[in-house]
Amino acid sequence: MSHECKVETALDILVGKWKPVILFNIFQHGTLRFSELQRLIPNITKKMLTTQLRELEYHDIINRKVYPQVPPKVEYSITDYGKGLTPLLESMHEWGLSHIAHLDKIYGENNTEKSN
Amino acid sequence: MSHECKVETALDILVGKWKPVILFNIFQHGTLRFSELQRLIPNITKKMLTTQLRELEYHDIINRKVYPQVPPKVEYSITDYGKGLTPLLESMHEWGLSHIAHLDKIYGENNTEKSN
DNA sequence: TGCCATAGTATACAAAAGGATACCTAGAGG
DNA sequence: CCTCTAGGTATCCTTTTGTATACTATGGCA
Repeated sequence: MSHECKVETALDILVGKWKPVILFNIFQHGTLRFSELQRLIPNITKKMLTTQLRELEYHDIINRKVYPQVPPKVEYSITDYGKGLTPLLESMHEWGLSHIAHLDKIYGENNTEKSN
Repeated sequence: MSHECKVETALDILVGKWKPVILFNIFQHGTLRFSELQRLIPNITKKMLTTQLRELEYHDIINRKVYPQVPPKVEYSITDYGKGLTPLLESMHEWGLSHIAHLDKIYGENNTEKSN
């Protein structure tokens, strides 16, 4: 039947504590070096940044360009294929915005914490 | 500016090993009892089913209707608000399908495992 | 009296994800 | 020859998620 739900496949590439914010920044700036990402995302460790970038690279969402220099220079950018994510990310962002408003309506504005 | 990325908010309500398949089933069947969900989702434990359902309920995606009987009867259904998720879920499903094809093209069909 | 059913809780545990910290490389500048 | 730099690894530890298993409540039925 092939009607299997593939929502999880889409989820997979976005899940991870830092992937959305990494993508957001690369989308915004076009191209970013590793150290620029580190600056833009306070609190992220090199290890986390590396693993999340590698996962996105594996999925062909971002491109990793190494300049053979010392000290090293590595630039990350969205692949052409990765740009196809834009509509989906925008839908999710829109839905997220309105959902925050909805939760406010239900539980009140003063509920900053998630009772998840 | 309020241009903050709210993709994570959308992500939040879908993350959890079982949420997509739970939603999928309730969407398909309209209304399902706890035990019916258990049957439809082999391997899920009562505890996981309970916690995932409670999280979805907190977000007003599903409705929990308790019949005061013995033995207990509890029915779960999508709320009207929750139905607003449909377009997003469909976009994710579509993207997921084409992404699987894309990965196949890159890494070959015989790569069932994720090198995530 | 004892057993069945449903929709859970409680407890203990295993696995996965994430975090902190130290270390590595090799050339440029002092 | 010491130190700085950028972009990482390696190792160990903590937190979060998920799993397994046993237990509970209540009324109807034999």
